[in-house]
Amino acid sequence: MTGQVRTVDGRVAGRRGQATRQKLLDCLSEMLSSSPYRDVKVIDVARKAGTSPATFYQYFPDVEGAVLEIAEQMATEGAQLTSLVEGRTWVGKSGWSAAEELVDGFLEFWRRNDAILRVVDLGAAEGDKRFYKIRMKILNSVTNSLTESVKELQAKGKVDKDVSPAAMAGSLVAMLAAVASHQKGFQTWGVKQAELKPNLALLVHLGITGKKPTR
Amino acid sequence: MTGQVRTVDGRVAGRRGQATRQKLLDCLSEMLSSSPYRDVKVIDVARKAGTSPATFYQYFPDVEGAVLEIAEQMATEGAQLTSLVEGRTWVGKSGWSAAEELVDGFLEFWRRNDAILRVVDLGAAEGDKRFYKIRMKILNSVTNSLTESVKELQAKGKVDKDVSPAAMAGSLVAMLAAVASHQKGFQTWGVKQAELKPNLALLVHLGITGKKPTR
DNA sequence: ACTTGTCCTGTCATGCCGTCAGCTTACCGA
DNA sequence: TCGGTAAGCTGACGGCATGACAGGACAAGT
Repeated sequence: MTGQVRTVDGRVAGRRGQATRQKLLDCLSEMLSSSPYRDVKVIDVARKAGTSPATFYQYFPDVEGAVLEIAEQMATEGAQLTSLVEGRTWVGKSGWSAAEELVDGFLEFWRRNDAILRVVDLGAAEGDKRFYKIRMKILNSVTNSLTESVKELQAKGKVDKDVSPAAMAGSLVAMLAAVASHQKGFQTWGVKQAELKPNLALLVHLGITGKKPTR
Repeated sequence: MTGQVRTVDGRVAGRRGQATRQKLLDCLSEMLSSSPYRDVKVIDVARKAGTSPATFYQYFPDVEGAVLEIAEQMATEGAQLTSLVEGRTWVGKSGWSAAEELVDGFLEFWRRNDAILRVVDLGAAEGDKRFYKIRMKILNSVTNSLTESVKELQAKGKVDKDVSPAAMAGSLVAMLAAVASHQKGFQTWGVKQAELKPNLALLVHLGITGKKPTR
């Protein structure tokens, strides 16, 4: 599955090469957390990694290309987000804890990867299909599971027929992603994490089941 | 209130100056819609405006500075979003139409200004206070009104006490903003606008009132 | 030691950035 | 009508990032 890592000019990267390549990715990752995306320059990344710009261009076509690489790695890890929803039941008290844990896990994942996710979000919003695909890869793992949950509840007659499972799941996931990427903003605005999370969980529960949770 | 427009080196801008300044802003705006933020160069904007880069730097410190200007203009227009919520009642059928019209107006505003809003979102997420303030200026007009609505319903005992009005309003607004900026994404994913809007309205209604709407 | 293929960097042409001095244009009062 | 003054614009320049290449350093096998 994982085709060999290749340089831009087609050579196969060996042990040493892969190491520097990874070091460049790590340094880029750090830079993205500490300075605005627009100001991240190849030369800075290279300096930070103790190498030269030419080396960078041996492994990546440009900054964007390297970012895509990081994002891809993250997306692979992010697939495990599915576990936050799959095999969960949405009735009674366990429904409430399902919502709570989904919110928790989501915010946590976003906080851990906020720098890259910011850039992915931008790329997707700008219409770049490559970024859009990655964003989907991450969100789909959760969205699809949620969609299934809604469909099941609908089948049992517990949720109105005129609810579109996909739209509902998508909206909720978009909400979680948005709130997560502006967590600091909420704090500045006077809303504490402690009151934010239950509210998100409440909204998720309301959206999926259509009913208030029993806590 | 509106202090005279000034150039970077302190001169007062006259008629002609303000015209070119505005032309530069318009061209920048266009560029933002057609190419990724990272690739927007001063020289391109200047060329498009039929002037030289030096002129650009007479009116703006850099690209970011000019973007802030555009965003500020948009934020002023955006203040009218308040009217989507203020003076609305959330009971019965009018509650449902309130939710519908809020969603409609919000998505429409976002679609009209998506290019700049993308950049503002990025800047805010990156922690830039200037962008964050602008984002707040736009969203607060809606968020504050919604917060009030929830507080009122709470006072009447129609909404649980343990709901934090600010957190709820903020989350809903964040959701609307997120969905709006990825409208195209939803379509690609197979969710149509027609089913997206009612779902968002439903979520808004559920969040504010805690109850299903009567349509 | 020699060969082979990987890995890195010095160097260079190109192009954008951001600034300045200086030229042109518009306005205004005498 | 005629300067005088401030606004408005640009050519030109040093500085830096980009991206390509050729050649040197290095490790591993023979």
